[in-house]
Amino acid sequence: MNRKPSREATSAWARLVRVQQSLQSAVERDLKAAGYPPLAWYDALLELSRAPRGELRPVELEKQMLMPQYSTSRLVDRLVEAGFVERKTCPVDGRGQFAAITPTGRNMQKRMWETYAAAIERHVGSKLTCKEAAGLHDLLGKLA
Amino acid sequence: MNRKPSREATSAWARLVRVQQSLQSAVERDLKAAGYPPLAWYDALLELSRAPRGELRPVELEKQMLMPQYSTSRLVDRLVEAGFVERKTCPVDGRGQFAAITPTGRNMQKRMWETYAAAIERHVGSKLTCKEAAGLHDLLGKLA
DNA sequence: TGGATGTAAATGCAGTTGCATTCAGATGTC
DNA sequence: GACATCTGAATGCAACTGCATTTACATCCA
Repeated sequence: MNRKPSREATSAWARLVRVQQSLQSAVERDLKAAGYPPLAWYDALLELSRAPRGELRPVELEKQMLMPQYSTSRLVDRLVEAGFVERKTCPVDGRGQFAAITPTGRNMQKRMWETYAAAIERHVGSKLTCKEAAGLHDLLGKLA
Repeated sequence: MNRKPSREATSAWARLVRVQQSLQSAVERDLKAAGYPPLAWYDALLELSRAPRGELRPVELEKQMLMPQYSTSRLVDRLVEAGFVERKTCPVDGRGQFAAITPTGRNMQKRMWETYAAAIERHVGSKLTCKEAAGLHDLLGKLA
């Protein structure tokens, strides 16, 4: 097992970190500027909106989003507080529950997508050809 | 100005976010497991160690690291507290200061590199050929 | 059945971040 | 020189995160 990365790998990594960081904060800035909640809320709402009946066990959500358990728990808290999600008890497992997206939540997800899509286009789409974007997608896929 | 990203751009973006997130947390985990401080400390120590006389104005550091001002200020606090950095007054500007890396700090940076390099190799290098890594670097460069 | 072990979710606490403001010193203008 | 404006850095406060633990229920197995 080799312990030293090639120069190429190192600079790809360094750039990956910087670029992702600055793109992510640019996108967050765009969302906030449009008066919307953070990206993580969007991701959660999107997952829920795609799930059957618009609901997921927190434990599923946490796998989808690659978040720690407590983090999901608190994100759901905030979404509930904002009226975008409701907690429902789980009939088949007394420990569990469901987080279900509300109509308001679906609406927010759709509205956020307008802004989010524009941000992706501005910060990513406009800088790559389709071929390049596909190539990037592939290369990143090898890292997953 | 187009407002809708292509499918390719959108999936490249989605993957960029997820992959970077999971790689970054894997690398952080490796550092922590080896008993080292977080990546941000390494980055700061590296910048300082490369600077002339091992010192930078916080305002420079902040530009290098793409961090908000207060964040740099507090990072320097912690590095000072840990003995890796010293604050020095700036002779030419009474408002300013220098953050200067100490010998202990240089030593920590070098030792962290062992672990960090291994992590990069494990999570990135071993998954890409040199050509692929170079290609990734290039594509990311277009996004910068 | 009942005790050990496992899993879903919440939470107390300490540490960290983001935001807005403050403070001190520089610079520009009249 | 005096005042307004700008810039570098720190900080109070509220929100957020990570970690470890707790609570509640499930499951396993003798």
